[in-house]
Amino acid sequence: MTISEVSKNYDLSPDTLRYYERIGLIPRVERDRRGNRDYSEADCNWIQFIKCMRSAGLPIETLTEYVSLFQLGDGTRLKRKEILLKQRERLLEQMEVLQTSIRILDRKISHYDEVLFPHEKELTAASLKNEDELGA
Amino acid sequence: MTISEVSKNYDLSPDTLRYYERIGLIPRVERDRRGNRDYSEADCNWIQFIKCMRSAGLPIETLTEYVSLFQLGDGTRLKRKEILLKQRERLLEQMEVLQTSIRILDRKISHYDEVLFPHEKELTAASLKNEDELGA
DNA sequence: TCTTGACTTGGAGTGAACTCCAGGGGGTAT
DNA sequence: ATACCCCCTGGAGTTCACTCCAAGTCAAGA
Repeated sequence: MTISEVSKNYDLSPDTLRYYERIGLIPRVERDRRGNRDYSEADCNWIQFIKCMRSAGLPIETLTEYVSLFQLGDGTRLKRKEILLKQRERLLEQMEVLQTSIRILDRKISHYDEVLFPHEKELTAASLKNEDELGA
Repeated sequence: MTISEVSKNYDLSPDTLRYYERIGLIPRVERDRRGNRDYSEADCNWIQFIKCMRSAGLPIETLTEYVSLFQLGDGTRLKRKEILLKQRERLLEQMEVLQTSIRILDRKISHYDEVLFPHEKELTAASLKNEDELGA
């Protein structure tokens, strides 16, 4: 697979793919006789994994550490597992952050809805004032 | 409330608080006779809201737009509501991204667990090879 | 043969979001 | 009066994660 094919398949620019390889975020990709990258299925699986983890917000530094441990072999299994467990924890925390934010947005949005019923305005004016002008 | 009190209460550095005000991410804070910031309760509510939204990943640009619309008054209510609805959508999408990533991490982690039972190693060697060396 | 187009490398540039710093002021403690 | 601390402003510096670019190689098509 050429770099442009991989680029299309995974929606990552060739520049980003080269960058990821350069910094060790994915293992080194083999070159053909001309010196062009020839991505294997294993390379693609790495790309998919890394893309997914990046979109969830895992830092590049953590992922490069994981990749280099992987390349050091079985002796690093425990360390690698610990990294994954820690990041899993972080994602769970981030899920809660998102849930909180969504709840707050819902509360604010429903306030904006209330103004669609002008006859109710008087009733809610006080709470609106609080909600709105205090930026709550 | 002084800037150092607010800084402690909301775990944002004074530099960050000044920066947020400078770029309009929070409305301008009043100064006392000496020229020092004196945060009102309304200011604190804005800070709390902005901090929450930033931690969920809303871009600063979007939030400054929201804040300036707010300062323009009631005529911008619809626009503001649309911004919040759009961001709510984005957060729901991000929740799904996180869920997917967590599922993938769980799968990988359970593979690392299997190696804790050496007598099972032979049985799972082939699938481990797949899971592991292909970076899946 | 000449051009075209996809690829290579190493390095510089960009945008977002802080973070730090120099230079200065004002109020309190010794 | 001097030292200390917290605050101010404007502007420069940093980090992260790309993104772009110059200069060059190589193979296929007109």
